Amino acid sequence: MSLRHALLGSLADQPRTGYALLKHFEQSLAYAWHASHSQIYPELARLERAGLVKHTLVQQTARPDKKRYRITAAGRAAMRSWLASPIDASVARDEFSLRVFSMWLSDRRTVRAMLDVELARHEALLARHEKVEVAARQFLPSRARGRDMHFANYATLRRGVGYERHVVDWLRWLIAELAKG
Amino acid sequence: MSLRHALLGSLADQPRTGYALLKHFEQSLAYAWHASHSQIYPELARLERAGLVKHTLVQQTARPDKKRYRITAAGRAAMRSWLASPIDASVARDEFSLRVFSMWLSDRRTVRAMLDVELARHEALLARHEKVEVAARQFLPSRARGRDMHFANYATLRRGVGYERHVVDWLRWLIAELAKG
DNA sequence: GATGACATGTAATCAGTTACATGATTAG
DNA sequence: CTAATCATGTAACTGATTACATGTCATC
Repeated sequence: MSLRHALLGSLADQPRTGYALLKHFEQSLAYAWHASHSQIYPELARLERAGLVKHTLVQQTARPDKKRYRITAAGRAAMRSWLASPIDASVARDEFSLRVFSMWLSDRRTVRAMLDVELARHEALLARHEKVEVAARQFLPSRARGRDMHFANYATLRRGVGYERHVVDWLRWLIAELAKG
Repeated sequence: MSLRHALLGSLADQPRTGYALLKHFEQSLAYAWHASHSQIYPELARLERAGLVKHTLVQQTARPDKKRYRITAAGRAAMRSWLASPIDASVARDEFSLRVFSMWLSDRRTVRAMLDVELARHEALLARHEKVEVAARQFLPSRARGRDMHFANYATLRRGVGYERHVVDWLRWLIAELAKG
């Protein structure tokens, strides 16, 4: 049920097309949730049938026509009740951790290569997230942060940066430990 | 395809029944992967058909009979080739981050309650993980860590501890920021 | 007498990925 | 001429959850 709330939340910010939502998932929302177009389009149709969003057709000449979705009052209410509902503990499902857990079954060089690739990946992510975080600070209000979308966005970003920093630290520690022999 | 490797990895340590694997997922493996019995039993049957594990029946009187699975040579080879295969970048799918991203749609008190619950949850997890980590240190070898299962287990645990520490720090920062008004 | 651990399975459903399908415009 | 962006959909399949199903023994 998270996908529908990710969509509703983005539409609460501003009306968007399915395609724009897809791009939004690749940008700001990337730290929190992922979805592909084959999930987004059918879900928007379901949300419309449930009365939580409605669309208007936007005719274009140079580009294909598009459907602009906007959230309804019922949609906003659904978001508020979701935010007030208790949240279940999440379960871990991380392939990389699983590999580290099983690394003793493989040889030194293979493990080292795997760790190096992962470290490079997370160092790159960290650098990128840090840049975006600095940029996001520009939009921060000095007060009323609880009701401000830009602050919420910034807070999610901080989580992303903190997470990548922890992963990078842990990988460096692990590589150093294994290098000891 | 990760579930099958989680099972194979656990069976590479020692032969286990489906039920013992389930318990193992709830204990040591909990930091890396989750699976329920309704996934484990059919997957073991598939692994057996693929020749990666085989089972022997263990008859019991007081308890129901059980099937003890052990990994085959082909199973060990499958693990090594999995560990050597390139790993895809993982996508984020975290309901709590999504909620924080949307928190501006809700009121102060609701958000505060959500953050407090989550902080308490992660503080408890951190405390528990830290205890397990200290206990796991006992089994650490001084050398040959790359091929040692206990070290791999310890490394996964360190990741869990580091992760919870980062989440707790971030939640405390967020609560403090929102308290500023 | 109820709950929880032991022990193993199947069926229905839901969520998510990959592939199939189409087609115009713009930039290199 | 080739790839990328814009734009929207469906179908097949895989992975995971929830519910259905059964039965003993030990402990409170």
